[in-house]
Amino acid sequence: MADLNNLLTPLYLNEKEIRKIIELLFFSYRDFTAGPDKILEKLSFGRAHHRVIYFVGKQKKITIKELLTILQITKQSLSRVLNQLIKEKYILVSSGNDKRTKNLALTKKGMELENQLSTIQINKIRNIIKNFKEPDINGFKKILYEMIEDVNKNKFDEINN
Amino acid sequence: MADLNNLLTPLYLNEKEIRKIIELLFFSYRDFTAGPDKILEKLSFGRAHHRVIYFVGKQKKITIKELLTILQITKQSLSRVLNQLIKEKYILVSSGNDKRTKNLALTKKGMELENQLSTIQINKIRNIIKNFKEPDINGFKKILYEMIEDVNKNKFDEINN
DNA sequence: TTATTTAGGTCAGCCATATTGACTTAATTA
DNA sequence: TAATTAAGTCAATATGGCTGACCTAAATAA
Repeated sequence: MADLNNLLTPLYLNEKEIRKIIELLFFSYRDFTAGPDKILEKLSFGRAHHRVIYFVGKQKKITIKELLTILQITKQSLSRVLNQLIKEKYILVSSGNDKRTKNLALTKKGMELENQLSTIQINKIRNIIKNFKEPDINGFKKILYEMIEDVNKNKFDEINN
Repeated sequence: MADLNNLLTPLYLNEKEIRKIIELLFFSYRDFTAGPDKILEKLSFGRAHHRVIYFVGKQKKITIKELLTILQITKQSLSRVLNQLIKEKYILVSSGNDKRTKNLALTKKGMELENQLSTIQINKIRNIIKNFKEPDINGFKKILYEMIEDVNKNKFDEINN
């Protein structure tokens, strides 16, 4: 049976090969987030601030609730980070049409920081994938997409309609 | 000049497309680590314990120093996590030939937990990539590899020689 | 052989990010 | 009018990092 499997199963489905992928994910993700972390540190911010700035910057306006469903953290967790960003004028809050909701948007200061942080990561990826051909890049994107849980695929699709 | 760029630059190097990759990385990595987290929680362990168990399990034996260079955390940080795993008999410590060093290895209990945790992630990846063809998978791996900083590429190569 | 470096450990304090639970207010909707 | 929803807040707790200071024992270099 083991021999049969060896004949029928492609090499890349071997446990050893898949463990390599696990490690690739670990190392690559860690190095990917390391760049912005240095800038954030100078401002006494952390990765959580980056995520908030990123997703607030992505839409013209976003409510607290929408932000929470993207980030999947509790509102108590978001609260601390978000209030710091509001107090230091990176994010502007205004009331929505539904008076219960609030709309968040980046200020000019916020956009500048967002740009500074994202540029690092965008350049990093651009410099890598420019050396690859489209099939490789498509494989990369498609497999990453499939690694997302179905519920969250919807969220990804929504914000990238 | 902008028009010229549009003619010469492939679509996948557009900022918008690269931002999608940033988000794919965020969502996929988060969902990828979510599985083991649930099991770890029952044991009052966290992701840090998982990483230690994973990399101790990978080699027949590993020293503290080697583990530290892989994980890139301080020895104070490692200490707490590692001592819990030793105390609860997931990891066994013995003295190396160089009497200053210590060799870490998984116990049977440790191997069982390692297997339980890794199986979740291995199956997840296997179920995804079995639906892809080799060029896609190669693109995925190659790009992930290039996202690792050069110093750490060496580490990845070493542990996968 | 003495001096230096290396591997490992420890104590103390601090910070960031997350959690749960309980409770409140104001606005919208059934 | 009652129920639900969006947002906020207080308090306690856990995890996973960090810095700095300091120690021991063993190996290696001068």
